[in-house]
Amino acid sequence: MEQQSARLGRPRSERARAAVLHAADDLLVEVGYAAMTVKGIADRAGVGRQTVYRWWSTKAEILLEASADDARQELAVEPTGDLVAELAAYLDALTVFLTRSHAGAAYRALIGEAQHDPAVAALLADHDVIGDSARVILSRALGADTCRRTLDQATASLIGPVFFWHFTGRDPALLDTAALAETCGRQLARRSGTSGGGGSAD
Amino acid sequence: MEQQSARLGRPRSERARAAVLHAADDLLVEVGYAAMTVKGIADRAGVGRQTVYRWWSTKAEILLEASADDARQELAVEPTGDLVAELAAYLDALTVFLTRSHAGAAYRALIGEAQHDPAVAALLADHDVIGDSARVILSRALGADTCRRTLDQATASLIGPVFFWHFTGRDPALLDTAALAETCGRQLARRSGTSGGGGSAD
Amino acid sequence: MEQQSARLGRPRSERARAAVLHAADDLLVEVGYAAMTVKGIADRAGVGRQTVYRWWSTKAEILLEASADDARQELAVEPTGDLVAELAAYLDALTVFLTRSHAGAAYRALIGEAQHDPAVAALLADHDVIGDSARVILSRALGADTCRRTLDQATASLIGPVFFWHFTGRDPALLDTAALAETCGRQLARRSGTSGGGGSAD
Amino acid sequence: MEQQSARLGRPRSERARAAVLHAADDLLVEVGYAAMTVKGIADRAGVGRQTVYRWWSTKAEILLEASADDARQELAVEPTGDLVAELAAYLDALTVFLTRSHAGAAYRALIGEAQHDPAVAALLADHDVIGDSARVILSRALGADTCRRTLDQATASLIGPVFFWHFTGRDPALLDTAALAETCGRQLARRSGTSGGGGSAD
DNA sequence: TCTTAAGCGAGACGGTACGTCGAGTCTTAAT
DNA sequence: ATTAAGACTCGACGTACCGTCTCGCTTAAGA
Repeated sequence: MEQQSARLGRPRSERARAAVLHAADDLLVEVGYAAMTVKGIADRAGVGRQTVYRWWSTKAEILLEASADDARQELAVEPTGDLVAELAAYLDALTVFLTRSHAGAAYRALIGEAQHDPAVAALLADHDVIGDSARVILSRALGADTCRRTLDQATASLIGPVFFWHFTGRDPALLDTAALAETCGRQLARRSGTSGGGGSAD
Repeated sequence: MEQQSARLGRPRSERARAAVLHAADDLLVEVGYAAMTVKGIADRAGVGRQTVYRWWSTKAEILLEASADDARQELAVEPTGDLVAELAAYLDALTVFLTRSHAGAAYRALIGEAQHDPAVAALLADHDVIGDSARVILSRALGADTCRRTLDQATASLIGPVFFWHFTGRDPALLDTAALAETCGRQLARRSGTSGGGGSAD
Repeated sequence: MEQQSARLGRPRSERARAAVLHAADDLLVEVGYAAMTVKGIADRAGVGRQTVYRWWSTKAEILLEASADDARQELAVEPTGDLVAELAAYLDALTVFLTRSHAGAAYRALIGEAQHDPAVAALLADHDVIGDSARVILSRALGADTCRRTLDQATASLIGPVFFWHFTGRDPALLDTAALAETCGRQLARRSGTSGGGGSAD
Repeated sequence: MEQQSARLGRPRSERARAAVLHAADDLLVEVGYAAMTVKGIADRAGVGRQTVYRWWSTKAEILLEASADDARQELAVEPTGDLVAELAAYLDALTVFLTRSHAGAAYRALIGEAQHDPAVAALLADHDVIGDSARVILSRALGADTCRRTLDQATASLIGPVFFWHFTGRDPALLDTAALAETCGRQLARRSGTSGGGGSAD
C-alpha cells in the first residue's frame, strides 16, 4: 500500500544525484569549503538549484553523503595479528586521510563547521566514521565484549594526538606515529593483562 | 621620523576598539560564529562599518584579539610539584575551556574556520595558546632544555585525547581525565628516567 | 476513419475540464489575477499540471472560457421599446458587471493583461463580449442595416464613459448613468432622424 | 535639525536614479511590461538590485516615475478660443499618446496592472495624468467654478470613447475623433447655456 | 589661531548567494 | 491516449551581507 504511493510520479533522477555529489567533491578541493555555494554546486552539476534543495538541506549534508563511503574505506585496516603494527598502520592511514585525501578534506571541513553549527554536529554524531574505524581495531585488542566507554576512552587516546596535530595545522612530517602506536599498544596490553587480575585502571 | 607621520591626524579611538571586541564576543555567544557578520558587529558596537575594516580584515582576527588574553589566563596551571596532579588540573582546565568558556568557544570556532581557511590557519599558527599552555607544564617535567620536537610530541599526547573528545562532540562527563593524566605522567616519567641512561626512545 | 483515430486512447475527462474552470473562477476572486498560478489552479482542481497545459496555453485562456458565457448573459438587456430606458438599464448592468460580477472581474483582468500581452489582446478581439452586447441594443435603435463602423462608433460613445470611469478606479456611486443614457439617446435620435433625409452625419 | 539627519551618510546617487528610469523605459518598449523584471532593470542600468529596491517597491512605481512628466507634457493642449477645435486637438493627442507614445505605453501597462493590483490602482489614483489634462480644457469651457463631480462626468464623456476604443484593441484609424469632439462640444454648450436658466441637467 | 591629515558615524553603492516560488517539460504507473 | 503525481531545468523573486565609496563631523599636531 505504501509502495503504491511511493511509486507515484516521476522517480528521482540518479543522474542528478551523482552529478551533485561529484560537483560538491570537486568544488571542495578546487575552491574550499567556505567558497563552496549551493548555487555553484548546482551550476557545476548541470542541475536546477531546486533539485539540490529538494534532497539536501545544507552543503554539509551533501559533503557528508559524498565522502562517507570513501572515508570508511580509507580508514579500514586489515588484521595481521600484530597489534602494534596494526595501530601504526592505522595511524598512518589516519594521517594520510586527514592531510591528503579528498574524503579527509571533507571530513575536516565538516568537523570545522560542527564547531559552530549544531545541525552539522548532530549530523556527524550519527556518522562517526573515524570513531567506528578505530573501534574495529581496538575491540580486536581488548575483546569484543569490552564496554563502550572503555572503548571510546581508548579511541581518544589512540586518535587524539594525531587528530590534534593535524587540526592545529602542525607539520605532518614531524609527528612520530610509530612511537604513538607503541605507547598505545603498551597501554592496551597493560589493560587487557590486568583485566583478569585486579582491573584497577579507570 | 616615522613617529611624525604616524601621529598625524586623529588618533585611533580606543572606545571603538573595545566596543568592537566586546560586540564580537557577545555575538559569538548569542548567535554563533556562522551567523556573526561584520555588519552585525559594527551595528552592535555602534561603530561605522569602515572602522571595523580599517583595523581588522576578518571576523576571525577580531575574535582572536578578543579572546587570546582570556584563553591564556584560563589555561594557566600553578606548579605544585606533583606532576600527575598538575596534568590532571590542566586537563580539567582544558575541558572547562573547550566546553564552557567564552574564550574557548571563540577558539573552537577559529580552529573550525582554520580547517577551510588558510588565512585563519596562519593566524592561529602564530597564536598557539593551547600549545603554549601545555609546554609550560611539560617543560617543567622534562627539563627546560628538552628539544621542541619532543615537547610537541608530548603535547599532542597530553592534549590530543581531550581535544578529540570535544571536537567530535562527545559527552564531557564521560571522559576520564584522571586516567589520561596518570597515563601521561607514567609515560613522561619513563622518558625522563631513561634520558639519563641511553636516551634512545624517540 | 477519422473517428477511429479520434476515439483512440482515453477520452478527455469532462470532470477535469469543469474542475479547472471552477478553480480558476474561484481563485480569481480569492487571490486575484496576479497571484493566480497554473500550479494553484491544478492543485485546487485536483488535476495534474500537464492536464491544464494540454488544453489551455495560458491562464488568460482558462479565465476567458470560464467567464465568457456568464458575461454574455449578465450584459443582455430585454427590449422594452423605450430606447433611453433600455440604454440606462444597459449602462447599469455594465456598471454592475464591471464592479461586482465574477465574470466582470475576469474581464477586467483580461483587458488589463491585454495591454501588455498581444496574445491576450488577440484572444479578446475574438470574444468581444462587451461590444456584442452593446451592438444588440444599438442596432435595434439605428436599424439592422446600419454599417459596422457607425455601430462601433456609437458603441464607443455609449460604453466609453462607464468603461473609463471604472478602469481608472473612480467611485461607482458618483457616476450618473441616467444622464449618459439620455445624452446618448438624444444623439442616436438625431442620427436616425437625419438618416432618412441626407445621412450626411459621420 | 531635520536637515542634519537628512545629510547623514552618502547621498543618493542621481546617476543611479536616472539610469534606472531610463532602463525601465527602454525595457518596457523592448520586451513589454510582463517580461520586464527588476533584475533586468538593474542589470541594464548597471546598478545593484538592492539600489532599485531601496527607492522603489515595484516596477509600477519605477514606470510611473519614468513616464509621468512625459505624459503630462504630451497631453497638454494650448488654448485657441475655439472649444470644438481644442477638444478635437486633445482627442488626437490622446490617441497618439495611447497608441504611439512611450509614456502612453507605460500608462496603458499601469492601468492594466491596476485592474488586478490595488497598490498600483492607489498609485494611479494619486497621479491622474489623463484626468488632469482633460479637466484643464473642460474647466475653461464650463467655468473655473464648476464643481468637481460635473467636471469628472464631462471628463468621462470626453475621454471615455477614445479610452475604450484603444483599450479594447480597436483599429486607431477607424475612430472619428472629430465627430466625438463636436458631439461633446454641443453637449457642453447646452450645459453652460442652461446653467444660467434652469440648471436641471447635472 | 588656523590649517592639515586622519579617524569617526552613517549610509548608499555595485555585487553575489541565499532559499523560495512558479514556469513549462518530462517520466512514471494506472486507467 | 489521457490521467494524477511529482521530479526535472530554468530563472526571477526580495533579502542579507559583502567590501567600497562618499558624505559631514571630530580630534589633535604642527604652522
